[in-house]
Amino acid sequence: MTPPTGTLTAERILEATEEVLRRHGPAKATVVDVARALGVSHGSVYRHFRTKAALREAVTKRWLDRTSQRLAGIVSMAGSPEERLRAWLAALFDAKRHKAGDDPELFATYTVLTDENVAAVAEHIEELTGQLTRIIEAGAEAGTFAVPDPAPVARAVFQATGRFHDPCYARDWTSPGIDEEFTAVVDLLVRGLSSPSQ
Amino acid sequence: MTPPTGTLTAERILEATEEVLRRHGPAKATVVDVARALGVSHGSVYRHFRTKAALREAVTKRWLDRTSQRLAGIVSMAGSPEERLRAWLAALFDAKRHKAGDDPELFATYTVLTDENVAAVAEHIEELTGQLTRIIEAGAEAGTFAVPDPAPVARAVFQATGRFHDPCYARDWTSPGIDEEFTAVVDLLVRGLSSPSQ
DNA sequence: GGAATGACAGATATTGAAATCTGTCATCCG
DNA sequence: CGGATGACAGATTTCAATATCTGTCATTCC
Repeated sequence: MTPPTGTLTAERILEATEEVLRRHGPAKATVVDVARALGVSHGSVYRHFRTKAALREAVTKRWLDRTSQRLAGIVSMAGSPEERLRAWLAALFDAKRHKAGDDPELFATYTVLTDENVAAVAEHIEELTGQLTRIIEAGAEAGTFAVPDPAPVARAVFQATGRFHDPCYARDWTSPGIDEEFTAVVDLLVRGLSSPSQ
Repeated sequence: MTPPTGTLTAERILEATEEVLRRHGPAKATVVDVARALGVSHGSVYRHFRTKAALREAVTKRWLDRTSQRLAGIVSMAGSPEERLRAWLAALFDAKRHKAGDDPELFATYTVLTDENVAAVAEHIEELTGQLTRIIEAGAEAGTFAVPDPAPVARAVFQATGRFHDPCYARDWTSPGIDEEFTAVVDLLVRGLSSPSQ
């Protein structure tokens, strides 16, 4: 399928694996398929990834990192902490909603992968709450947020908005009232964060 | 198994069905099993429930209603609206956590059932957010909560606490920090609800 | 010598035939 | 006559044989 351009690298294997997962789905995507797509023997794939699980974990991490990187930009954007917080949460919701809506089959595939790789997801959540913490810290320093310890509050905000980013709610993301629900939750959280004097 | 005491009633069928589900699990619990447990032919069960799905839906509703009824008491309890709100959310979390922790297999069974009966779950959530709305209304009337329209805010509170009552998070309910997380989210929400003057 | 191969053993998935279940209904029983 | 029965057709599940896959490693190739 893909011509054997250049040497076999982890990067090329990951790309081929994504393609195989896209084509065959998570249940039928095999290491043999990946090797076939690359025009090599499956033994060669095992030189770069110790097990099939490790290969799938690497693919999962790549996929999650793409979201993290997109959101990282918002953390250091212009605007007040409240604006950035709202923008960040909206961007997270938007990213997830589009992933789920634009290609439901691929999203289902990655949902299977994330269920298999709880540790990778935990890391991803760690990264995201870290970003949130930096926004909330900025608000605390500016005095607009009355928050003594930003990290646990960031986690609370992340958890409280789970309905708008956790894949287990993906089926609700096309409901008509979902945007109003999102706004209602975010408004409530921002009010809870905000310093009374502000 | 159960002797044919009295006449065959929907109630007795539901009890037998719960027992069969408890024993065999959701995948292997059949209408024939239920009939056998009652000492009747499976045709008789179909006199009371049109389909197997209808029977399972009825069982699901009973199970969900038990939780609703337990929480209903808290709505009209003594105490300030904030106290009642906190107590209600804590009781919901506690009820779910115990259901999941005390008998994980039975909880898994009912998780399958609720996944099958999205409509029954929607009704249940409607009932629960209704209870929440009444607590928040009381707070709005008392002036402790600054909430123009309690119903959507009640839904926001319910959704924001999903991590502490939605079965899809059941695996996290035994984590060590979970109580602190619960408190952090509830504190944030209560602050968001509270009137600044209060 | 370092990377790639493919044969291999054990684990996992697929398949199709047989068994069981769901839902109906003509019949039976009190 | 109203409720219970059990035989039945079609749908679903189970089970065991068969095929495929995973992961290893001695061998090959550049």
